[in-house]
Parts: sequence; structure tokens; C-alpha cells
Amino acid sequence: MIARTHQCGELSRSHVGQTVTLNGWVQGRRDHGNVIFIDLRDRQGITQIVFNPEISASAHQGAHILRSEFVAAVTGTVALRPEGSANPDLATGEIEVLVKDVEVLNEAKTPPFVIEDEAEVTEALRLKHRYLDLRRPKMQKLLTLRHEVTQKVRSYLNGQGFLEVETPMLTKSTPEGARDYLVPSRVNPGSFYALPQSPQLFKQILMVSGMDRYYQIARCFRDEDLRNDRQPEFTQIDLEMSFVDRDQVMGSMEQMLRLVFREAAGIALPAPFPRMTYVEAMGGYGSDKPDLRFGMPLLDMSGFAATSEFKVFKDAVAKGGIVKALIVKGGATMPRSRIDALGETAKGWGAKGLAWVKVAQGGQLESVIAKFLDGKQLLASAPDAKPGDLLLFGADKPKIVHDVLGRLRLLLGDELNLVDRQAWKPLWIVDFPLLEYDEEGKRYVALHHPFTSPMDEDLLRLETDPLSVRAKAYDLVLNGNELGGGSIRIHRRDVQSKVFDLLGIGKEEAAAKFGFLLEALEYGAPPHGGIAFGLDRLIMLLGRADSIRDVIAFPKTQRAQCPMTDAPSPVAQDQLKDLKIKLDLVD
RNA sequence: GGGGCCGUCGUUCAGCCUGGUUUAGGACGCCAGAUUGUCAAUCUGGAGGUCGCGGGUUCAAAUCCCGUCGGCCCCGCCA
Repeated sequence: MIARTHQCGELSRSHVGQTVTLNGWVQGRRDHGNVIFIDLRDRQGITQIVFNPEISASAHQGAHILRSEFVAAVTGTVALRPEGSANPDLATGEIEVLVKDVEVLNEAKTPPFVIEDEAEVTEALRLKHRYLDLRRPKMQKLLTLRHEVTQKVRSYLNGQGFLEVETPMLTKSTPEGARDYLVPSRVNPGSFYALPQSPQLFKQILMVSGMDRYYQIARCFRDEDLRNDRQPEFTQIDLEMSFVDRDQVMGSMEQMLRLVFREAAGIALPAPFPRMTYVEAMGGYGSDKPDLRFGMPLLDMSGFAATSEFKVFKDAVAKGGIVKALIVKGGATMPRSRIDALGETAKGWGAKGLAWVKVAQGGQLESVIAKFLDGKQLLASAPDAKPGDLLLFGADKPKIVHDVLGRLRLLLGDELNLVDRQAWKPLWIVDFPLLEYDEEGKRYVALHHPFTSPMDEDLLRLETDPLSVRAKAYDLVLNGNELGGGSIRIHRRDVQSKVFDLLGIGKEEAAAKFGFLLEALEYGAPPHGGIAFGLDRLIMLLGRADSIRDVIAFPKTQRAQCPMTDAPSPVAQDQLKDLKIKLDLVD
């Protein structure tokens, strides 16, 4: 093989006259009879190579067999392209290589789809031939971005005194959280490892070990249904720090993210990131991950509703519920059919209905419920509502009102094109409740996870009023996406036991499932806390990718299968026998 | 577990509602020939399809009905 002297994206005017060798794939062939142009492609770029019988008759002859995706080595001289034939769309467009020698390194079948960014192919086919799909410059850029981001992250954390430590992939099944992927143990028939949902417990143990600062670009597994932004195996930037409080973790992470965004993508994030409490986020945006790229906050109209003549509003407040509104600027032009459709959508999300009011040019109200409402009072309660606007009301328990109006806000933000697509709006959500009440299970469950520390000043209410206890937890939200979450952990055995009690995890159960952690806490566990970021989602946002699958080299389909390898697949009887497993598939 | 959209030459899409007028069509790709400045090259010609699969209705099914398989999106689920 003739080894390359340069890559396909690096030759320029300054190389003119040099003899070079390029290795790469044939992108396309333009045969003009006596002169043949071929675009040779590698990861770095594309260079036009020219076969001219006046330069080399044998090379020109050899070029005739070259086809798309053939792998070739060519040697020739770099030449400036003739006047007027430079290609401004190509980084190497000023020059071309006049080929003297060509070697076919490998032939290729005609690919099932063309290797171009604009190629219109179904994703199924792309995934089946992922090796071809990944040849597309767009995919190579995304994987390159991913590489650069992880390198920046490593470099930042290394500089801050973090140690990269690997934790087990074969570990213990944890009771709460997502469904586990299980791995049978041949040596211990009937027992199973679980693939980690996150290295949570191990990183806490590492703090007890005195590692002080840990990080890992950690693969995590959760056997739940897939989404556009969810894969069964995904990667977290996972880290933990000793002797820190919330502000130190958040401060350090802001610095890291600002560095990564600036250096890997040229994006300037604000300093500091804004913060919002959980209560403010839910109340103002109906979400614990508000998209701040547009306004339209939820407006509390409960006071107005309580004194109105509209029974639905009055009753909602009387029963301890709330009434909130979205002000849709200029929404008075929205046709009745669309408003009704929004109402149906809201019902699908659990609302009983969607009251609406249009503010006419004269300031009077237009609505089927207008006769029950005092226009002046309404506008006094909603000073931002102007003639031409539409108000949409939710009246119910706070949870439903916030959920429905929050979703409606996102739907309308998108539909009415209110979202600033160029904006980057990071946001910390803090002061989460420690617990929430699970109506189905009739018990308290941890909002974050069972190892999250309660706020010191709320500790006394753990037993008397558990739902009012706030956690030392924090989520990082970017453009309405939850990018990461973490907390200061419980480092005292007695507090951890109390929290387990509240969660209904008995002493025996706690000992069986987390005994090692509880014991570790008894041997001088330092105060510690950390955070984990979803690397895939981060890359997806930074690279403006359409789906999480575009930033993972070999992703799964929605049915959690890999079309290229055909995983998962049945296994041989002998393999099952080794594991002492008998299949008895039940519905 | 539930809802929606989709499946037609290698690829992508039309045809399907209103069954026969289709020898299933276009574009890209592929093959052959022509072509000395293209870069989505161009021109001429050509090959290429069990209409996802199975069953049913009918004189007749890509087209109507039922089932099934596969892909994507969403709800539930994802501490």
C-alpha cells in the first residue's frame, strides 16, 4: 500500500508543486472522457483528484474501474486549479491533485444509499449499514464533537483534582428506580448481577474511601421504553466531591459547562447561571425543567377566580385547588376550532376542561363564560393581558393545573414560533422537595434518590411534615431539557436510616439492599455530593442532532434492537444450560 | 400496556380514497456508450419490482377487509 502523506482535507495553495499521496474513499466520479475527476474522501475532508492521460496514461486507465466507495491510494502533484474552476464550497477547493499513480486498496459493492449528508434514507437502513452511515460527514462531525466534549470535560476535571475511577458493570440489582438489565451468574446459579443504572452507590463509597474527587464517563443501563432522547444504554458524566456544599458543586459545574460550550462549540453561556426554586419553576412554568427561550409564564388567577361568578373557578379554589392562566399574546385571532382542539388535548392530559377568554379591541371579554366574569377585575388581575390576547385557564388541583398549563405552554411556544432557536438558556433548579407521595403505592418516594440529604433547617420536620422537607438537590436545565441532576448526599447513618424509614424501607430490607453503604457511613464518611450529566443529550443539543441515536455510534431502535448485529438474539441451549436457566416464557 | 403515522425497483417517492384505463410510473443510484474542466457534471441507451408477509372479498386486488411482521413519533414508564 502506498501510505498517505496528507489527509484529504488539509491540502491548500501552500502545497502547490508538492508530490503527495492520499488514501481515501471514492466519493464520486465525473468522467469527461479524456479527463476524469474523482472526489477522494476521508474523515478530514474531500480533495479533488484529476486523472489526465497527458499526466499519466496508466493512471488514467486505472481510474476507469474506480467506483463509489472504492478505497484508493493516489500519488500526484498538488496543482492550483485553472482560472475560474476553483470550488468555494470545498475547503480544498483552490487546488487539486494531478494523479501519476493510483492503487485500488479495496473494491466496494454499490452502497445501499449515497454517502452524503443530504441523503434521504430511512433510519432503519442507516442503522443496518451503520458503517456506511457513519461515513457521512455529518455523523463524523457529531462523533468528533462527542470526543472533543469528553476530552474537555476530562481535562477540566483533571485540573480540578478529580480522579477517574472505573466502577463495576456487573453489580447489584437496586430496588427503586428503573427496571434493571440482569446478567445471570454461572458460578452462582439462580443469582443475577444487574448492569448499573448509574454508579451512584459506588461513587459515594469512593468518597468514604477518601478519594476526595471522583469522575467517570460512565455507561448506564435502564430497561425502560425508548424515546427520541432515551436509549437503554447511555453515558453520564458522573462525578462526586468530598467536603463540599451545593454552591461549590454548582459553581464548579458551571465553570466546566461554560468551558466545554465555549471551546467545543463556540457558545457563550452566562455567568452565573440563573437559579430558580422548584416551587418557582412549577408555579411559573408548570415544569421542573422550564424552557426559558420564551416567556408566557403561568399567571396565578386564584384570587380573581375565588370571587368570580363562574362556578368552575369558584369551586376549584373552594376545594383547595388553584386557577392559573396562560396569556397568549395576539391569541384572540386563534380560531374557535383550534381552541376547542387545545381543550381536547388538555383533557387528554387530565384537565376537566380548558376555559378561555379573548380580550377584544375595546377591552371587553369574548367567551362563552364572559357573562360570569367581571372584565375589569380580570384585567386588573392579569395586567399583561391586552386587547387582542387570549387567556387559557386551568382550574383544578395544583398538580394538574401546573402539568396541563405547563405542557400547553410548550405546545403553544412551538406552534406559535415563540421559541428563540438561537438562544442557550441554562438554569439551575434548586430546593426540590425531598419526597413526594405516590398515590398508587400509598407511600412516600424519593424525588431524587434515597441518598439525597434533606436541608439542615428542615431536618426537624422529617417526621412531622415530611412533604415540606426540601432536599439539597439541584438539576441543570438547558433549553427545557434536563441535562443533569445531583445532590449533597446523606453522610450520617442516623439520617439515612430516618429517610429509609420514611420511604417504607425496613431495617432488614435496607440491610439486604444497601447494607454496604450503611455500614460504610459508620466509618467516617465525609460530607459529600455530586452530580451526573447526560452526555448523549448534551451532545445532541450542542450538535443540533435530530435524535439521541445520531450521537451514539451504534444505537438501538425503539424496540431496543440493533439492526446491524441483530442483538438481542436467542442463545444456544448449551449456554442456557451452563447458566442453569430454563426458558418458560409467560405472558 | 395504549394512541398515531408509515411499509411500492438498490434508494426515495407517486399511484391506493373512487378495484379494470399500468406492460406499476418519476427522481436518484446502477450498467453500457459518448464526452478535456467538472464538482448534484452532461448527453444517449439499458437493466432493475413476489407492491412487507399471510388470509379473505371479487370475474379481477398495490388498491377493499381481517390478521401479522417491521420502522418512527407520543402517552404510560424512565429514583
